[in-house]
Amino acid sequence: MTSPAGLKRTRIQQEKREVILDAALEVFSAHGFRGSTIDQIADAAGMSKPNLLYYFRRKEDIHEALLKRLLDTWLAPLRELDNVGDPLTELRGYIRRKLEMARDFPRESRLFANEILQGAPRITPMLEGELKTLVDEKAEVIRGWMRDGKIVRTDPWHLIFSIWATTQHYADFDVQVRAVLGPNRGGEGRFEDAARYLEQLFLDGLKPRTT
Amino acid sequence: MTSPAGLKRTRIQQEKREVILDAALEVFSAHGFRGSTIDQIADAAGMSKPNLLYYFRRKEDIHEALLKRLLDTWLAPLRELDNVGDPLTELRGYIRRKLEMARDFPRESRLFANEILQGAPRITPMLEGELKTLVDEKAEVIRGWMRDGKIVRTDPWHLIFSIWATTQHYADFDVQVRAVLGPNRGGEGRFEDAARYLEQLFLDGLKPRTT
DNA sequence: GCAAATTTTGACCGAATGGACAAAGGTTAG
DNA sequence: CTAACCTTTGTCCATTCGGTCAAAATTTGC
Repeated sequence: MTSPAGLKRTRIQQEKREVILDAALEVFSAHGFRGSTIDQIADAAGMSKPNLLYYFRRKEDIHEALLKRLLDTWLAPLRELDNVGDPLTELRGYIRRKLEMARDFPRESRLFANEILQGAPRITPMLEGELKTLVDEKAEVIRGWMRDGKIVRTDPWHLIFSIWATTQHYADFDVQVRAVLGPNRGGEGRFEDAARYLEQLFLDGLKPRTT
Repeated sequence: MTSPAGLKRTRIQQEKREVILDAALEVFSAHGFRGSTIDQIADAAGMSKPNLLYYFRRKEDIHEALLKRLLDTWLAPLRELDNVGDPLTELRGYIRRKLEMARDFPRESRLFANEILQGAPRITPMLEGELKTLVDEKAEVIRGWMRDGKIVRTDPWHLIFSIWATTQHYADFDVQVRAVLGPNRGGEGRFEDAARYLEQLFLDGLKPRTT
């Protein structure tokens, strides 16, 4: 088997595939799948188009490899959510980790958002399988906390959705966030502000304790 | 002036432009700008491509008209947020209205999300101008409520972001939400579940009141 | 009812794009 | 050193897509 599709990869193949995937992440996350061209990716990767197509036969193969590699990283924070330790501390930690991912891996977040927005044509099976299983499992953990009176009784699934939504917002809607905050408050400090705000929201809500 | 670009529109022009915009909303919101073709839109509008191009000279003109028409509708709920009435009731109403929009106008939400995800190439001026002004104004209203002790002291801007994020999530990430909830809980009732959950989250948070 | 204006269509064009291919240029193991 | 294998490139091709145009069909104003 002389083709790169084979399982045995040479040193050069491993290196170049990495370079290509990184370039493709940059391009795909900024323009979406259809909006990106092989030429753009090849440019960003510093190689010619035929050369790139030697490592990935089709444009879609790059996208697929990217999504595959992304998913593990992306679900890691939720996997860590466990019922050892104080529930509120666990949740706070999860929110913090997700927010850090939005800050440190915005391209990954946008790639994922793009895919879901288009109707998840390539990862629906994964959403209904692996992801659903994981979420159901963690929802059960959260329900345990509610039974023990450690957190208020509410809907565990929507709780998880709200954590996803609020944290990923800072990656996916970054342009809007920065535009609205303006030059002063829109700098790097926005993530710490967001962290403080979200912690307060999720723990105490907005209603004053002293009525 | 015989062209449709002129300000005086015939009956047919008004009707057909509406048909086209509706078809374009369907297509653009599902595939993004680059991912959509004029042929697709023409098909969805039930007319030939040259005929469509008689009403909108360029693909981008359709997109622009769509965004323009969208923005007023989109910001209406925030405009309604006023400091007459009880602050908590006002906020609850805003959240409910935004969630209803996610339910009733998911295509509009996705069109907007697509635009922001791509870096808002066509509406950055609006974000930095009109939108920022409106948000700053409402943030001041919210700050007033905080001074009066009606709601807890926190960051008004991030508060608004969190409402946007949590509600629009149900339109933009709908595929994922339904996949995770599964066939039973993922039906139409998901919006009422979300409404109940979000109300609880924003008002009381997750920490039990009785420590 | 008819002339002027508007609307619709089929045919066509150039540029962009995904991808194929063979030949040239490097690398590596024995 | 060399033969086998791997990598890179220039060239080319078919398709798709945004957009044009002139002519035909229809609607409108009088």
